[in-house]
Amino acid sequence: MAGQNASMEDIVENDADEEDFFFTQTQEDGDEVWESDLEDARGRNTSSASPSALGANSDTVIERSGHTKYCLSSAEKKAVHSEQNTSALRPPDGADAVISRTSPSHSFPRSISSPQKTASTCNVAALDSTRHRRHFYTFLGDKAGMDEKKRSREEVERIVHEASKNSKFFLAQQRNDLKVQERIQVMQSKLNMLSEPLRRSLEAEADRELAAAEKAYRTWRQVCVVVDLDAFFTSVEERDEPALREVPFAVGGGVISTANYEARKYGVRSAMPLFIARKLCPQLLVRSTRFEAYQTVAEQTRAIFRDYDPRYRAGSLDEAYLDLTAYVHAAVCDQGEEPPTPEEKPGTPLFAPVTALSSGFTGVEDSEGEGGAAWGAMGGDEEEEEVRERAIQEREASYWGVAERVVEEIRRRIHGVTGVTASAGIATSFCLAKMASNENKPNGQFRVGDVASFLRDAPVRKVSGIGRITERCLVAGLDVQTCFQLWANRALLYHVYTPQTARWLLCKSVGLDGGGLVDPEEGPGGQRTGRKGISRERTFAALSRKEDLLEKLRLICDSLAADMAREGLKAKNLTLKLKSSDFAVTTRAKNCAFYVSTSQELYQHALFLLLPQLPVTLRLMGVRASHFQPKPQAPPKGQGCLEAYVATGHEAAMAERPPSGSAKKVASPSSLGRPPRLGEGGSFSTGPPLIVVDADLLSPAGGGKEATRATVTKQVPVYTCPLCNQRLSVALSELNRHVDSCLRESDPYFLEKEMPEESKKGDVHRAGRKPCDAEDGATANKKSRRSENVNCSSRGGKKKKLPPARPDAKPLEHFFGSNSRRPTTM
DNA sequence: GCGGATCAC
DNA sequence: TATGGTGATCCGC
Ligand SMILES: Nc1ccn([C@H]2C[C@H](O)[C@@H](COP(=O)(O)OP(=O)(O)OP(=O)(O)O)O2)c(=O)n1
Ligand SMILES: [Mg+2]
Repeated sequence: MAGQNASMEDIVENDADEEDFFFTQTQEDGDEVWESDLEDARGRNTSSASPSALGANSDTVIERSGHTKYCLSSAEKKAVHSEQNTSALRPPDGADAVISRTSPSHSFPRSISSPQKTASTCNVAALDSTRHRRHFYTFLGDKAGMDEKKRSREEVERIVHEASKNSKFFLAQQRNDLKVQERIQVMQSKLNMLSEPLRRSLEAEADRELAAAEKAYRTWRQVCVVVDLDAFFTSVEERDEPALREVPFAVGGGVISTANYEARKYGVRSAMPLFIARKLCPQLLVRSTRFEAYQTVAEQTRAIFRDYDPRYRAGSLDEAYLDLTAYVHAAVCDQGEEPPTPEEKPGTPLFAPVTALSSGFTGVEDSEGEGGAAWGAMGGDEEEEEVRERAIQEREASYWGVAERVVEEIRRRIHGVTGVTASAGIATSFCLAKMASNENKPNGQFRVGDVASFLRDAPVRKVSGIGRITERCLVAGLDVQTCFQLWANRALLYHVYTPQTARWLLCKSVGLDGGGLVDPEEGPGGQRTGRKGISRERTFAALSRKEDLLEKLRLICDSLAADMAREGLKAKNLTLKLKSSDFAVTTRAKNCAFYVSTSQELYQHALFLLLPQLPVTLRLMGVRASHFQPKPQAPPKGQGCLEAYVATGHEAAMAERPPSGSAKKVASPSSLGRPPRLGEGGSFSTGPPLIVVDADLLSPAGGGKEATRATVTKQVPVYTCPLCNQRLSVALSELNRHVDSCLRESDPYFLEKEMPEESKKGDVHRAGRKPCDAEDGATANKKSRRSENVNCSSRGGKKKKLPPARPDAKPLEHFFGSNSRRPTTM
């Protein structure tokens, strides 16, 4: 391995020499973005934490070794802060900018200590510069390549910014942005302290992992295909109303779900609020969503996919992952030819060693269009060999030719049946296919032949899973913009990200994923729901009044319960989501002692979560249910008895709530083997008192934001009634009574047990006590997370599991769509 | 396990 | 005037 490393470094060095090879590539459209971003990052920052670094490494001076003295541990954050304070502002470094212009795509990896940039300062003023805006708004991202624009990028940015800048939404975004910048600074600090020896060792680790991944996942014959319908919602509408085709048109409500390509010329995008879209394009026609129609189309396409790969996976309504390997092999054989076999591919160990890819990256001998041609360095000699090789190449070409034709056929059929056009990507891995599917959109397809050249200049943002934030971290923190750079800086990845994330990023950088469409999603009749949670959330005009909020909550629970019933789901865990009028989001979760499913149950628990937060003004509430009761598998039918639970201690058998009448007060889970921690009685540190019947419904003062932890430790149980906010220092039983009365006043449904029909509002007496536990007050007494935890790792929805045979699991189809589901506003 | 964040669509 | 909804995963506590 060591040897290999060495050779790789050589290669890398070479690469540096051949800069032009990489950088002379004509940059299309998006590239200006990159370039200016880079300048951006550098110019703006100006302040390099470490004084040294800047100009130095930007050019010839490698200057890695040098500094790197301290090694911050978890005190990193502090370090960052102090740096910030001391070297807050510094003049831009012109030289750096110059360099970046010359070689936009990378300042070489060795510049470990390189891009000393601080994250861009994000204040409104800064955003007045178009460059700063660009990566701020989600929908300003580069989208489908539309050549003809009716509005320039700058124009769009200006208009969007104008419309946004004084909104609460905008402020919220800025707040979040600041946190991201902090993260970036932490990254940079860590980078500054990376010693060369460590760097080498990390790189070796990266290479080891990459080699393993190559071995496990790299294939050169697998035909991975991603099919994605074009401008899906609008395409369906246009099919039914052809006149819409000619004009800028979008589907959505308050927010655009999607826009047709005509509208996109004006800058209209998914997730853009309608009022802004109209500013961009006053003629814009808008229709609301018709999910049933989209669903129908989706089903039609799936019927087609099944013909080619019965195990295809639906990524969403309009997107599917297919493995056509078997189909293509068969087709090749049918036409009397022989499909290529892995073994005969010269120099392409089905599992290419790391060096192979890097050689591809260095461009040492890429070219050769087809497949793994870049790998063929081997020193063959005989003409015989050459003949043989040629034959193989022909078969190779034929094979992929068939694949392309099959995909064309699929797209043709889709269009024929649904009237909607589709685009597709073909490659030897799904992540590559996914990237490729956008390449020739709309109504086009693209096959990734030479992986290395495809990835070399591909912006990291094109990788599915690298979103706006991660991209920013990579660009601003590591000066990484392309997949190649991602690979080249693999050592840094392992330094600033968790091993998981680093591995994931590294794999993506070379186009690796788990390959096979495992997961027998649609396999046998096995109706696997696979879902892990179900939720409902609603946005509404800001509300403060308790009754109003409770009513919304009630409606949300009704709706969610209905869906849960439809799918026969019962959940043990509930999460309440709140978005305040200033767009700050918080969630609160709890475990229920028993599986819940009815609206009343959901509401009761959600209320428990909401009340402690109460004095708030909200614009959204949501409830999510998870930890479902396992479906009664095949054999054992009468599951779900408490006995079983106790016996196995496994939640699988967790009972539904015991027959209503019986479960009186005494809901302590001690019966489940937990020692009643009575001693602490009302101790705050343990959450709500467990013995109290309504423990669930109370929130100890101090659990909340107020009351400092310090005061907590003392007994003197002082509670604040969540309803009237009255502070009470009384016996629990009395408190209980008090809260009950408050509840009765504020919400007639609250104690209601039976009668799903809510018609009756009259007096409600507490029939069946809610047997819901209060489990371990764990949820209630979460520490007041001093959340400013700046983690520099890229969090977020990626699958970073490498070893696990199946990196990229797409959620089985799901619905989305704001404006779709229920036209009725709650 | 919770809460915050990120991502995709 | 005005910025969606669903589901999943990851990370640091
Ligand atoms: N933020 C988003 C993104 C997408 N969608 C919906 C509308 C889209 O039509 C559909 C498919 O998403 P795509 O990302 O595939 O976008 P389109 O199909 O609309 O356009 P493209 O041609 O780029 O695929 O999902 C949505 O409601 N909200
Ligand atoms: Mg699409």
